[in-house]
Amino acid sequence: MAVAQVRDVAALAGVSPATVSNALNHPAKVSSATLARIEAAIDELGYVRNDAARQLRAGTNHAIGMIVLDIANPFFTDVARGVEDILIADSRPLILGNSAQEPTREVSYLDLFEQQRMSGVLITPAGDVMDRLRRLRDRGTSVVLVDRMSRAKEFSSVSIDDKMGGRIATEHLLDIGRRRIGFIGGPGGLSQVKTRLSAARAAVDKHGSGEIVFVETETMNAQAGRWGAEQLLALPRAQRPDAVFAANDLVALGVLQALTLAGVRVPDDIAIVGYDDIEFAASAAIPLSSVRQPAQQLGSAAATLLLDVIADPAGTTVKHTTLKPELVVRRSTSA
Amino acid sequence: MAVAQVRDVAALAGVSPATVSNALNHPAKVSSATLARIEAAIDELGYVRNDAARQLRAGTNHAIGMIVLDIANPFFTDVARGVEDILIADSRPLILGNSAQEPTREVSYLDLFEQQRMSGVLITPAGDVMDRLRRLRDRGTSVVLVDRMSRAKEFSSVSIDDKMGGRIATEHLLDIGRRRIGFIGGPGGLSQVKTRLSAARAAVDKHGSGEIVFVETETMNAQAGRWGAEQLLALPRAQRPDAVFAANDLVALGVLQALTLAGVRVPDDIAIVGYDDIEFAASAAIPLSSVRQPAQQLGSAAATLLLDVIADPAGTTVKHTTLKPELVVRRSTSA
DNA sequence: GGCATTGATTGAAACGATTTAATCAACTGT
DNA sequence: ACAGTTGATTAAATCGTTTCAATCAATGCC
Repeated sequence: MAVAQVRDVAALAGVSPATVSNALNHPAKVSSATLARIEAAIDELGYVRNDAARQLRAGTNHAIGMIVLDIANPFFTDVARGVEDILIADSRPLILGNSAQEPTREVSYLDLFEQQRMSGVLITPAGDVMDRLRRLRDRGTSVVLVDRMSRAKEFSSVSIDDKMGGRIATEHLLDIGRRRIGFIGGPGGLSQVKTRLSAARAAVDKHGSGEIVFVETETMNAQAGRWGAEQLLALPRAQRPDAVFAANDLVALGVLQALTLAGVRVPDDIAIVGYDDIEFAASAAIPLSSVRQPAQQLGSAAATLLLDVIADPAGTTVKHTTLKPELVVRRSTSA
Repeated sequence: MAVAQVRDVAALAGVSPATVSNALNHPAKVSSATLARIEAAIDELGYVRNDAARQLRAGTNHAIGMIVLDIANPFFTDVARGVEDILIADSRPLILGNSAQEPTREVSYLDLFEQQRMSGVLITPAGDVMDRLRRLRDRGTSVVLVDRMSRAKEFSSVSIDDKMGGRIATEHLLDIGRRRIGFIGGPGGLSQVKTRLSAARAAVDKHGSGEIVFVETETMNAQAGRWGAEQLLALPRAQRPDAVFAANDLVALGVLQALTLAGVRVPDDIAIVGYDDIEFAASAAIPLSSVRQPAQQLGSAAATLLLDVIADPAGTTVKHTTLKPELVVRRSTSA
């Protein structure tokens, strides 16, 4: 006997396997005397349930899968922690996958979740996965979108108002007298990027003067930020922006590094506003102004919503929660 | 028929379920003509394997579990990325769990991995889990310790030389003329903390002058760092240290914030050296000197080692790989 | 042409739990 | 003392796949 099974526990406790199963899953159905005997037997044998067998019978995996865009970005780990807080209370394990913004990897995690018959999935999509998500839902897996609304509104979602975020960041830069604003982020297809950028353009239009220069990057980390800053510095003097709006704080920190290295004064020559307000934004060489997103709240809200959907998959109403961002002004945009 | 199964695919392709299974798992055994028919059937029905059933039959889960100390610490996400790189090449999913340094949570992830019959587990232990790990191994799950060596050397491990790290950081502080060194980190039971601290003490002893003041924290994040710094500032003037050695960079950043806020000049009044050299250390308000750890390498090495152990679980030799840290000097310890 | 060999396919038995419906024992009230 | 009820226990079917041994057809060899 390699590993103890229910049948061994049952034998030792002098009952049938069915009773052991009941003791484990519906303790109320078992008399307290046998319950005690079974528990003793479990301890003695060191029995641990085989979850594959349980799942096979149950038809669904109790765990929740989550796919984030970039595990190295503190914003997403904060979101994940918010999710964890809720799931732990429901004693559901969280399986965390990192797509790293690569559609291939994203799909391979979706494959995994599909094969595992997960009861629920939280995802911030990187590529075009709506078909896959629909299939997942048809198979009985509940889906909630995080930090992204589906155009067709077919999935419940929790997001933070990117339009407002793009607007308040841009208005702030305009307010402090900046006119040429470099927007750095990408890829351009990414919903967050698209929305923030168009909100920035709208704000400039509404203001009547000013201009957005879009520098598209492949990803959104510090390296991309450094590269983006170099593109701006390579522009002819007259076209060089006097402000940068970075699509997230990692990019903003990269921009800050590259500008400082090139001897550009921040914020005097170029002001910088980032996005997310990750913890490290405040402790940067030049503390970073940023659009604060309530990351942990986003995670908890998403997890709560997902549990609701799982509890009532047929629920006709698709819910969308939108949280509000908030501008935090620091030295990178003020003397 | 809620969801297509092998039997449906088999029926549509005009073969037996066994052949479908072979097509999926041992394509060489199946003639190319039927292989094509089966693939067509799979596509048509949108068949997705039920992994629970597969696992039940196979007896083991193909996935790898990993438990990290703190998902919010970029050091660990870097390690995780190193692990992912290797596992993806072997097309094994990575299940990432965050113990947040809480033994309760650590154990609940171990429970999960045990129930799931994982083929391998990577862990940076927070509490005393050696018994659990032994049991896991006896059940057929291979275990590799990350960033921590087991005293009894019963598990293979990959770690970074903490003794050396503690020494070079301390020697550096002594070299620049500091004598009272505050060591901030914790809990004291944590292997990394213990080793780095004792190495610091050893370095001071060897040097013949100087002193270590240990401020023990409950966790190791920026908040703990701020708290630790306040403890030091509350000391009588004469006992106040002229340097801080923080057990990791998050703590160091917290210390830096608190000191700056209190008007203490860094490095003039108090120098700071951190640990890990996370990306954000370089872009801090006062760029942080730090002991660089090759995090991604650590992860890849651990994953590679784990795959070796899985391939040959009976392998008699327990392997320990130790990587070397490296001191990176920045402004927080130099004029 | 018959026999052995190879290659492709399949029937049926696992894997280890949970669940349903049935059995059994012990009471209850009359 | 008996039918009816309650509560505890169990036998057997089931979840969906993989695997082993057996079958079958086709080929090669002397």
